[in-house]
Amino acid sequence: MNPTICQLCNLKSSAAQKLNEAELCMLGENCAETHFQPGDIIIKQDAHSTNVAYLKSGLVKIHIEGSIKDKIIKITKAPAYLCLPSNFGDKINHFSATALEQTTVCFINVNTFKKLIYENGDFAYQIILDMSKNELQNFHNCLNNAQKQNIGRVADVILFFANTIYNSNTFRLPVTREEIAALAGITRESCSRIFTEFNNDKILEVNGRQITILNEKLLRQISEKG
Amino acid sequence: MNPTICQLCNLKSSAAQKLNEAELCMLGENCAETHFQPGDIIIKQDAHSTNVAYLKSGLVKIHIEGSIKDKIIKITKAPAYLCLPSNFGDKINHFSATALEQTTVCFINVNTFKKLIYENGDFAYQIILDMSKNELQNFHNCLNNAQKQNIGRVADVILFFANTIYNSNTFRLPVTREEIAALAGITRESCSRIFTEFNNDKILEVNGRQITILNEKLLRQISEKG
DNA sequence: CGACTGCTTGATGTTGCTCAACGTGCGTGG
DNA sequence: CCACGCACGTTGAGCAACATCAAGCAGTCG
Repeated sequence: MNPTICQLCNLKSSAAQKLNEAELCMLGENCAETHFQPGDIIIKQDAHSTNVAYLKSGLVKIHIEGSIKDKIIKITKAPAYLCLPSNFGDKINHFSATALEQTTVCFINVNTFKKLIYENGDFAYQIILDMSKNELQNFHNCLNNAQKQNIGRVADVILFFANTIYNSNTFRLPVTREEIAALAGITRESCSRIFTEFNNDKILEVNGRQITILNEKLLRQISEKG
Repeated sequence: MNPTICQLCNLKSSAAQKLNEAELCMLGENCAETHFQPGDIIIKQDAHSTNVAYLKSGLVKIHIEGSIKDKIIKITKAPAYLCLPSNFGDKINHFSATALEQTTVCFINVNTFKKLIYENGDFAYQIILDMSKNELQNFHNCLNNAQKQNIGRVADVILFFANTIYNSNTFRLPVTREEIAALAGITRESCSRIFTEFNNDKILEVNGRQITILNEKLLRQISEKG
């Protein structure tokens, strides 16, 4: 693996933008860029967490293996740090990350990362900002899920893909029904039923994984009312 | 309010322990210690978040007002920073914090806090550590709740009070059944039923709010199996 | 005493999971 | 080439878990 040239990278995180030439150089020397295909495991749950993972491009699912079924925590698109809390809160990864599309990840040595936090307050602050925003969002996700019924959760997931991932009312789902179910915290059967229901009610046009939102307003209402 | 003398404080957070004399002095000048009675609101949801709240002593519930019912996110005992992500991730508080016991809180000017992050890498790193551990724990809470049924959630709550808050198998609940229900994400009726069930099965001795765990092993099994 | 809060218990209806069956498309091996 | 297994998706029937509704009791405060 060649040393990465972080100075020339045009996909720097908001934190990395605060680094000076020398710091970027140090970052580059302790950083490895890696490419992943859909289905490839980027971070493995329960493995030792020795690197910070920065998602430079692509789409990733963060998930956790329960005793029986996988629970998908969230789907993250670039740019983003993956699972920072696992890097600092513990020495092992609490979650797995798996690529959903072709994906590029920079693995940064965790000690280098710590050093940057210690030495550059701007950098540290950006990381704190990032973690804060993330946590707030995670929280609201959790809460929403906790007090919504299935139909509202599925509506949430669809709106998430439309608004956050694809910025379009027509898109092709990058995941199976089973994964949508794991994301919404329901069974694949329930998920399937709700998709057909949305299709019948002219809220969505469903064609396998190809989705078109026909009645966004109603979908939003369903998402909000639970 | 007198200027607080942080140098002499023997309840410093792990982050504040990394500060030098001058920094502690600055902290003291921008910090106000306040006392709260049970039921008093410490942080109000949707209000402007201008201060970092450090819980110096006491017990607090962090909660969020839904459309109909309150959801309790968690119960936190001192020492801890309250809702840091709200301070940095957004300008308004996403949660409320209410005292459950007599409680002491230091309100720290958020700009002072930022300054400390910028200027003292040790401090910043401790904050990141703290936030990371918190987030991991929150996550596991959320997940557990999401895939457990009611009886497991109630078992969780009881074990939480016994192990984390009181370190004893006999204790007096600082909250109503309604609040336990809000914490477990269930109705107060279900909560009540499960308490009597535990009492009948000799798992707990329930006497109003006075709880004694009789069969911790079984309670643990119920908590784990869901 | 009446109003109120907190708690408990029973009856009833709904939601969503489980189980089961079946269709489809795809890749593999005989 | 066909047979087969396998992953994915859909649909129906039955059941268990919970929420909701309703009623009642004890303790407390004005």
